[in-house]
Amino acid sequence: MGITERKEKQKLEIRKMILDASMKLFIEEGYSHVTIRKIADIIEYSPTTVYLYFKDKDEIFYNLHELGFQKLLEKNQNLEGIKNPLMRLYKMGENYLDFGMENPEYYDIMFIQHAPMAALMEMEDCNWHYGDSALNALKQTIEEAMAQGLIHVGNVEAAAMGIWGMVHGLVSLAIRKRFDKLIPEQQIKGMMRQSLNWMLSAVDRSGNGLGA
Amino acid sequence: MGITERKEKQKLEIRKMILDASMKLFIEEGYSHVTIRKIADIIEYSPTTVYLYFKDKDEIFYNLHELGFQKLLEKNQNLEGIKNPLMRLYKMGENYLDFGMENPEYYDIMFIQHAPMAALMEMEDCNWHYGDSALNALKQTIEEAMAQGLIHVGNVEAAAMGIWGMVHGLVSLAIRKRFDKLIPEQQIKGMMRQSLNWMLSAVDRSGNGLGA
DNA sequence: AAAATTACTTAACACTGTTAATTTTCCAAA
DNA sequence: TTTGGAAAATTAACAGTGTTAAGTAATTTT
Repeated sequence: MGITERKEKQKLEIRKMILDASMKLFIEEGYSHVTIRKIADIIEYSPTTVYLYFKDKDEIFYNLHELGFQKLLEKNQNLEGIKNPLMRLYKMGENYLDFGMENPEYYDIMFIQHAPMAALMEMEDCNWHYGDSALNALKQTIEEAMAQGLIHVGNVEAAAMGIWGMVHGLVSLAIRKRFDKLIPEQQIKGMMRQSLNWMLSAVDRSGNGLGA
Repeated sequence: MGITERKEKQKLEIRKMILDASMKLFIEEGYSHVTIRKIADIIEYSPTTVYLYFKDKDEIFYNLHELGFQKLLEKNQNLEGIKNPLMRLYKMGENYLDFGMENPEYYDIMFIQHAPMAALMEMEDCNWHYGDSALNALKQTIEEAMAQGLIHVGNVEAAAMGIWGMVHGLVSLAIRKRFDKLIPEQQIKGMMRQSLNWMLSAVDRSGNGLGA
């Protein structure tokens, strides 16, 4: 059936138009300026048409949040060649901080806003695949580092959550302006990196200061 | 002038009524359900009257966020008697995690929402007093611990930001539902505490496992 | 060509924060 | 005690929000 196939394709095209428009608004004007009516304006359909392709606004943000994870994965490709798990851990942390500070809007939907998670809960296969695989990558690195005696040992899951928590904490405090009144603006990024370095060097049991 | 005095008092009373109503809505229905019209309903004035006592909604949230800090300060009174800075650090961390998980709405305006910081920027004396003194308390504890050789040494400011970042990261990931699909719900709080313990025991240089 | 299905739009609902213009209330001086 | 003016509060409106029910237009199937 060539016709239904073409129709399906067209449906996907409009879906993509909606996501592209959302993305454009999202990047250029920020989370709160992505409105159904503005999306409709851009794709030149009526606002209600958007609802024929997405259940609600949250579902649109769920899709944008996935694109954010793809961007993060791209950034993490520079980890591929790093064999030493401790060095990889440092680099992962730096990548994470950089990603968050360079893409605060993406970071917001990936790790702060309720919307994408609310959409996820409504889905039939409601696993958070991207979050899961990102955390697994971290866990694996920590597991290797512990096995090789390169870092303070302990529960891998707890350690992973702790390190994730720390970099997430730094980024989210920064982008939600909680450092602005506490330290000079130009120092924030540098201080965040120092925090990461202090933490990881405290965890370091390799005895040869890989953090340098 | 007894009359102008009474008038001033009345003005403060209505201000308090607005804050009380906001607080009630905030605690019972959450951040997003605090609306000017609902506040007006409760205090039995018209919506526009609210604007005679507060510049905008952000200013109301700034005041609520201060009350949150007072609540946190209360919780931290159990630190007073703890002389050992490392032990105090553990307890501070636990308090912070508990506070966040027990008062997610308060935590939200204190450390996640933009509103209170936006209001702060508009003020003449725009220092974040509560945030500043909370961070100072942490810095002082860390300084003591470093001076006594109880923890891994380094830049005090960076270490403080790192530890704050880590506990904030854990709480904010939890209340924004980023752990829900990654680990079983009943394990979240326990795992957060384990993360804190792993991190602090890695930082620990006292040699006698105070974390137990 | 008629019927049925799909795609899309119009109009509306029930909200939101906020402002300008207007009315009511209150207190002090004539 | 009446009058004038300031202060306090209100009404009405603006410009937006997400979302839905009902109706129209286009397309495919019978």
